[in-house]
Amino acid sequence: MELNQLKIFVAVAEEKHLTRAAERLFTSQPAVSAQIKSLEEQLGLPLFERTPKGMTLTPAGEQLLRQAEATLSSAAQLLNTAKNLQGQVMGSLLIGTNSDADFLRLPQLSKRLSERHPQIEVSMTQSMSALIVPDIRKGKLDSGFFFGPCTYADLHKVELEQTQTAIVAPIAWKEKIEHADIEAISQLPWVYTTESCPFFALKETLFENSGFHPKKSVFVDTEDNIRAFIKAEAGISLLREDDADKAEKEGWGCRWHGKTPSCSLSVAVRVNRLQEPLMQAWISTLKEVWEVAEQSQQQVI
Amino acid sequence: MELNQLKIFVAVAEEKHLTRAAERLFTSQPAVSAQIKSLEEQLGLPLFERTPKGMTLTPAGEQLLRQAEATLSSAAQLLNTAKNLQGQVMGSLLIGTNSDADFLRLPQLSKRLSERHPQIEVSMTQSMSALIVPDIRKGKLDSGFFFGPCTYADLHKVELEQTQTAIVAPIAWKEKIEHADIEAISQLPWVYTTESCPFFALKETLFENSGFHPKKSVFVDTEDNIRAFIKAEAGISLLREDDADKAEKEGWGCRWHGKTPSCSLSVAVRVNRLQEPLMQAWISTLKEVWEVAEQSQQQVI
DNA sequence: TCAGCCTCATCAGGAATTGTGATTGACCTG
DNA sequence: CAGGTCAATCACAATTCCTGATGAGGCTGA
Repeated sequence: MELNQLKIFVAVAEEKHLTRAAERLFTSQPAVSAQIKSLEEQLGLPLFERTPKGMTLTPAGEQLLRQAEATLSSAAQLLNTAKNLQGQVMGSLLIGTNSDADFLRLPQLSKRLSERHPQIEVSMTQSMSALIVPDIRKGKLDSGFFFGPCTYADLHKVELEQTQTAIVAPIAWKEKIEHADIEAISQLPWVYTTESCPFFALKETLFENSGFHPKKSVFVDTEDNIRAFIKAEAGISLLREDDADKAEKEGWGCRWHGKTPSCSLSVAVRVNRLQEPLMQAWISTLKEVWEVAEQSQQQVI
Repeated sequence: MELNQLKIFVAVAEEKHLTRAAERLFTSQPAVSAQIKSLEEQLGLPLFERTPKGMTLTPAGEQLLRQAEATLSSAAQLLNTAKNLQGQVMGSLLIGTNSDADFLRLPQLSKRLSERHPQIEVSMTQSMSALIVPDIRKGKLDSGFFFGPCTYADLHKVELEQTQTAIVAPIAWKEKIEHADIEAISQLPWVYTTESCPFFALKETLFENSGFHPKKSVFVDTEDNIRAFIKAEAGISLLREDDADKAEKEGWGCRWHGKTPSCSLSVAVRVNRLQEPLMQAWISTLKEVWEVAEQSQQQVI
């Protein structure tokens, strides 16, 4: 039993006439006759009564007609959704995030992505730069944000911006801080992060010329906790510049106005998945939202 | 798009492997490969990703797989009901009845018929012998009961019994009636029926030798009304013997014990529909319930 | 009553689809 | 880098499917 036979069955049932049904199906009367005969043999019962005026459905045929129509409409529905899916980028994206959503522009990203590609399901998982990069390489993540450099050849990088940092102290220490030099700063207790955190490396560069090393205060592993401990007057630390501004605005922190390093924010994707439409969609949306210029590889000095 | 292709699609999706799917479908790997390719072209999108380990569904393929399964199960359901309908006698029977249901054994008939042939829908319509026969000939009825003879060649008759009649008078007239002769009877008012009613003809035979003719009392057109008018002491009339017995038992009528004629009860079907399984089923059930011997045409003296 | 017209069924032959076995190229594994 | 596994491809065979002509049976109107 094939869909074509069911289509012919329905046509003959509607026309009650082999020849007319054949015309409607752009085929010949013997072809229709043979297909009906074959279908009747497969079903083991007559679908029509042959009269000199045409074809009349038998009671059994009437019952089976409904099911034939149901089957055909199910098939038509399949073709319809196939048509709707054509050219659509589909799949699920798991993205590692290393900072807060607004800073990474995640709301805009997910909004834009679901507008352009409604079939993509995006998941975000909060993590740290140092974990995100290996997870992408291992395939645990499809993509992810990270601070600092990344030299792995199997990852494709998109640099989003240079993130300026600033040293932030509790607001109570404002006078101590405001006109302090690097030596004075280095005497203050420091809210530490993992060595693998890119900001840790930045802190090192900050002090490496001075020869001083700040005292350890507490060790934490999320940006949220750094802020919390500064608020609690446990020490000073290095934050993103925009975070530092926010701290001053919210009135719980104050910036040190000396020179602090900056650090790149990038997104990585495995090179061998770069051809996937899913990744193409993700990266192009990313570049749009972050207003990153499309870097053609032909670009030479 | 054909059901065979969907079947192959589902098999490959389940096996995630062309060669294994081909084995399961009792065909070759290139055949399966070609059908999948053809299906993908018709749908306008790839269903699988080809990996060195086998075939993996694309996200679109996953979505379409569900619909393919739905379509196949709809088709399987069709085949299933076809199998259940095989050999079943189907259709609707419209049967004209000329007397009350119990006498015609209609409850038993419909019960037996729906046991043997649950797909037959039976309708009964109360009428009169004189109308039923022409309605069968015209095709308004599929079959019907009637009293008396029937000589039309286009009808097939099944005689069920000889129905004995009796003259019934109101119980109040018991003394007048009990030992009356045919002359005395003919003096009494008569509850009349249509001339076309077979019982009318029977009444004529009853009196034709005596030379007497009963007086008309009222004219009615159903058996029920005859009974009602006898009860109301409007006159006497000819009823079925079993009805007469019932009248005595119920205490509203009394029989005349003179000789009364009998009349055949038959069922007719159009000869040219005799070959239909529906009619075969009806007639054989009828003969069973009425215990009519199967009359083979070879039967000779 | 009978010719003309209509219906669907059947047939032989050709076209199109589908399946087959062998082979190739890509990829992974040890 | 050799051996194994996978899907894709090719030429050819088998099968299915369609076509156009013809036939049988029934209705209709003269």
